[in-house]
Amino acid sequence: MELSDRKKKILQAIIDDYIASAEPVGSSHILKNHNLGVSSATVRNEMASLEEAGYLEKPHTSAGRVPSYLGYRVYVDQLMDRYRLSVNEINQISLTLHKKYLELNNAIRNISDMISLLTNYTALYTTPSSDGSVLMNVKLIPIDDKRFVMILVLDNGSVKNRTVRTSKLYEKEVLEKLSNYLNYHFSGKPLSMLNAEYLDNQKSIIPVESALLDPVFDFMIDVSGETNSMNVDMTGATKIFNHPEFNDIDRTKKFLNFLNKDNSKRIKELLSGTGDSTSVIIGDENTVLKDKDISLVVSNYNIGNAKGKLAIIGPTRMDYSKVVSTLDYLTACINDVLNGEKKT
Amino acid sequence: MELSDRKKKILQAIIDDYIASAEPVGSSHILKNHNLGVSSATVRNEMASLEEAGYLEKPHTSAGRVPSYLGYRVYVDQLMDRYRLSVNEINQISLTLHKKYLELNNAIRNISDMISLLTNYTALYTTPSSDGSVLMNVKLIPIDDKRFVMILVLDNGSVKNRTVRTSKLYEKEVLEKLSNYLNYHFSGKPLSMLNAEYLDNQKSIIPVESALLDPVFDFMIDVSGETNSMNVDMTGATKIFNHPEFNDIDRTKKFLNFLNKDNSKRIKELLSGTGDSTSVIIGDENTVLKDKDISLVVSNYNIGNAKGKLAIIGPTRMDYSKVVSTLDYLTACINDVLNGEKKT
DNA sequence: GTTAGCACTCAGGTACAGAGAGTGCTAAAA
DNA sequence: TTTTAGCACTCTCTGTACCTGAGTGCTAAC
Repeated sequence: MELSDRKKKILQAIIDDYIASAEPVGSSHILKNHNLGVSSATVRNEMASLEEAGYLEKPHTSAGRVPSYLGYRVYVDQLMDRYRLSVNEINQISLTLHKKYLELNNAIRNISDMISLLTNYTALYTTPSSDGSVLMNVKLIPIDDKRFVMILVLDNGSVKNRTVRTSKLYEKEVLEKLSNYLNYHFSGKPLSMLNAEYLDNQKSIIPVESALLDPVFDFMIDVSGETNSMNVDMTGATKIFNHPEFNDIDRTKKFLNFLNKDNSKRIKELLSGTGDSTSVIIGDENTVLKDKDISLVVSNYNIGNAKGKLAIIGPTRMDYSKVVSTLDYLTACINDVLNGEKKT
Repeated sequence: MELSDRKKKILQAIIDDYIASAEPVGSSHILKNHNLGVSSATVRNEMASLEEAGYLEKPHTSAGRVPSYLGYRVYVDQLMDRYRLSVNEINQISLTLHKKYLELNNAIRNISDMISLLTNYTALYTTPSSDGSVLMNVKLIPIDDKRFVMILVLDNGSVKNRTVRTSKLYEKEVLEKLSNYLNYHFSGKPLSMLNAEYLDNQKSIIPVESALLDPVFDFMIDVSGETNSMNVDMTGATKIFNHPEFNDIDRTKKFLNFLNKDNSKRIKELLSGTGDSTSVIIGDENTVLKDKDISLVVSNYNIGNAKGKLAIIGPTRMDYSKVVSTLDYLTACINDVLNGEKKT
């Protein structure tokens, strides 16, 4: 069914009002807030027709209308006005992006924090995946007679470390020699290459006893695996309390349990299932959570060759206009600003 | 008022039952679950007397009794039986503590996770403070022509790093020379010494231009400050949903907001205000949160010379017996096992 | 095609009665 | 003197009935 202009206008008005008020919207309400030039009876007729076509729903006979999934879909795809960020908001984004000395993971966390603050929803992000990242440097640093620290530096600036406890003492010189071997053979190599199979074959060419070499290789294998599978984290989980539909304890429980650490695998799955442009996942479209009351807006960021997802999760009655605009603006800036600093 | 043996027995019975059921406890209920050898009327008389003395409260006339703050205090200090950990629980603790290659902060997080799982409450912990920790090693590792990574290794095995973007290119040799200077002058020094004032005075003795030296010193100052003020984090925040008193959305909101990141300063304050032995903070005793429905059990852990707090936060109707026993057992093990590995 | 008017529907609030759990008191028993 | 049986009393909780207000859908007139 192709919607007439008036129907579109009314649908948009209803969804706008509902997003703002969280209350079912009645015909007379619309007349008050929007200039439609018709009577409430006409609006009622149009609403009935929109309901029949599947864009609206009635919680019960004598309530107003509420957008259905289809209504939100049309709203997001065609109807909603683009929110224009205020000067204040733009400044805040710029401020966060221009912070100096950012450690890569911290940068994303800060950005996520800021966006959660700006939008008043919970922000999700994946840590920058370094699919193509390259091992720059290996250091082995003794701490005392039974411990040393292994450090891997990657070309995107991230640093991985692990402390190893060994059952016997290793001379500083032995560790240094091993570092040199490792750097000689492996620095400059892409991490993805340093998997268990490859390293197993390399054992023979490094003349160091396996009690020392094994934990080092184990670490490299773990890091290699871990960078392929990015992590997911969130900020502003308790923002959900600001939205009236989550005055319901069960709904809140479901939401917060979904965001739980134990669940990160499913969240990663969900986020990585989205395409390259900003996408809106409305209610049940989320095949992982399957909750018609919860929606997500997922966007992509790039910093150099590191990529990740940055998303907002909140009630289906979300201010999509603001959220999409904010995410779009932000992700457009990220690469420019964070790499711009590097290049100028 | 000195409590008679029978009063103690009855008080303990009431609190035990209340902790188990979350329902006000009536006189006949006690008779069913405990072998007191008296009638319900006698129990009622004793209950009235315990109420008068301030150990019990009545939600309303026709409800059973509920422990008052004073009741819990006496219970925790004198009455409660010591919970004996099951073989299963002891195994689980042992398993977590014996994991190899633990990075210090990860170790504590894992332990916190495990204890939250065992007790079914939210666990809080402070990261190991390294008050007396000593700088072992400084590395500066170039990444590309405009970025390098600074790495500080501390004697407790923790590694701090930050990526610096510089406005011009530095030769690898310049960075190496600076590393050498830094190690020569500062490694072996306690971190607490490397504050802004001290480092300011050292600038003149290091013949490196300040555009390069400044970010390095800034980083050292930050790390020095940060290790003095330990961080706080938590695991199992959503465990709160398992307890019926938190079916109330407002209470849950208050609880989760209290645990919010923004609030970590106040939580640190609260935790560090406790003494060296395991202590129980019941309801309003918590001067930071001031909520009669929320209690904490705070214990201390040591790993080598690094110390921290490990705590459980939950409803005032908490299974203190189990929580205190579990924390006590765990913290007694931590140092032995984690350092034992190092020494054997 | 639009609108005024009106009957109809339903959620939510208030009022009230009855059931159930538990208490406190009294008088008798131990 | 302490304990206990018995009973009246209190208060919450649940269910039912009723009322109100918001909003709809339909009809007939514009």
